[in-house]
Amino acid sequence: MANKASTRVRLDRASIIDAGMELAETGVAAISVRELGTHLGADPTAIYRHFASKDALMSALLDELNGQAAARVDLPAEDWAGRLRMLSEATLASFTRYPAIGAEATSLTTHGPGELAAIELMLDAFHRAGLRGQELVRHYALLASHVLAGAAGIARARADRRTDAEDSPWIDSPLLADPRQFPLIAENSTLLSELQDRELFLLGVDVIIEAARTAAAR
Amino acid sequence: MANKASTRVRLDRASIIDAGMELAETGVAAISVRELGTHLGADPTAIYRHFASKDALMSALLDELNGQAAARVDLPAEDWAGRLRMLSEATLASFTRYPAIGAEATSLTTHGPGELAAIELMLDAFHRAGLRGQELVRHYALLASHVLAGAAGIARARADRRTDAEDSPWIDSPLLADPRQFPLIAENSTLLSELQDRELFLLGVDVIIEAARTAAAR
DNA sequence: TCTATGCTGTCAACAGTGTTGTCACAGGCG
DNA sequence: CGCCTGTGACAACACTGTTGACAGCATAGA
Repeated sequence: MANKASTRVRLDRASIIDAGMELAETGVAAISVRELGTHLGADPTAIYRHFASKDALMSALLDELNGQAAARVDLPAEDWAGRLRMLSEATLASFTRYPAIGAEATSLTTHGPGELAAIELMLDAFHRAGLRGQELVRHYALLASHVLAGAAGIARARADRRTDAEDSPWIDSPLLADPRQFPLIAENSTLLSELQDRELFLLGVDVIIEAARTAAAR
Repeated sequence: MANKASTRVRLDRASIIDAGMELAETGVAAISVRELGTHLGADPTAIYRHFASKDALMSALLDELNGQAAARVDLPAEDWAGRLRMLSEATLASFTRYPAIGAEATSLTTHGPGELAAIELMLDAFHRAGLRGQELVRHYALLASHVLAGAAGIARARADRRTDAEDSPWIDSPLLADPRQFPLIAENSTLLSELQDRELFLLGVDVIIEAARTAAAR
């Protein structure tokens, strides 16, 4: 992959993050320190000279994703709803492109510049919608948690289901239920198995945007 | 805890699940097969005689939680919104009471009777709200994913933050941002750090219920 | 009642994970 | 030129889920 044993490779935070992104783009289910080390052509434990723990590294990678997603939003500031939708879709795209990062991202708060950019973008959008104070931060938090948790869940499904399909079912296997005990499940069984990941994710985004609109109208 | 070394303990699915619940109620961050084995007073690997994998065991435990939550809903069927709120709160309560189960629950679909009961309850509620067909299953799925992902996230935070507090902050540490680059973050910094886990979770539930109401009115 | 067979607990071990301490080398500074 | 800090290499630790071989128990059949 990189240098042979002869010379010692020189690492730094940026190159480690780059390697992590490359490795995640491969589609592996999870990033391990050892795998990342060999991918870098260096000893795995050398990574700990630049990151305090694997959690810290994963946070940095997740922040990178957040930053990429925020940077991809190019709609005019006036179209606040469009910007929110675009940010959400971009986040989902980043998470599914680098599933190992999105899947292992449990903390959902990175304290990095990428996250700050995404937060400011969302706050600005809801501010333009007319929200202020508690209403503002609450609707931001609602959208943020929905987007991060939703995208992480979809990434996790993609990670171990090993598929690059644009759309995948929300429930993996059809749920069989006794029509006498669970009539509505049985009745809507086919509709339920036709539900798609992404469609549901976007519906959630729209619902939150609509809630913000009516909250602002009051 | 149980028998001393002399006699072999007899295991079955029910007793293993019970032990898992007890162990999770302790507040441990995660359940390990070895720990669960010693808690049962048996060899850890004996568990594999009754569950194909740890994932299968965790699924069974999660299904138990779902069932408990669904069983705690006792409002009349007409009050569909109240029932949905109650189910959501009960799920959150179960997840935070057994954090190790809620935290390690990534798949969010257990295929067990507990899950089926919860699904039927939600479908029935949205049906009574007047939703049918695609609108019905979509709003169900929206609420289900929000409740499960949200409760899992809160449980995860509780698990490694080691606190039993009723309410905990949504973001653990205040986010410091340059007011020139991120004016809205800086301006709303205190409001952001005052956001609470549970409050946000319930707001999300209400937003989805409201969306269902307006969808049904059309 | 006695035997045979399959279920199930025990043990050792494997492959993998994150992480730490020790050592040695490289490069920049005085 | 020499020191000293930073950083990579190596070995090892503690932990994870999981499997295969073995042995004993309990039950079904004669």
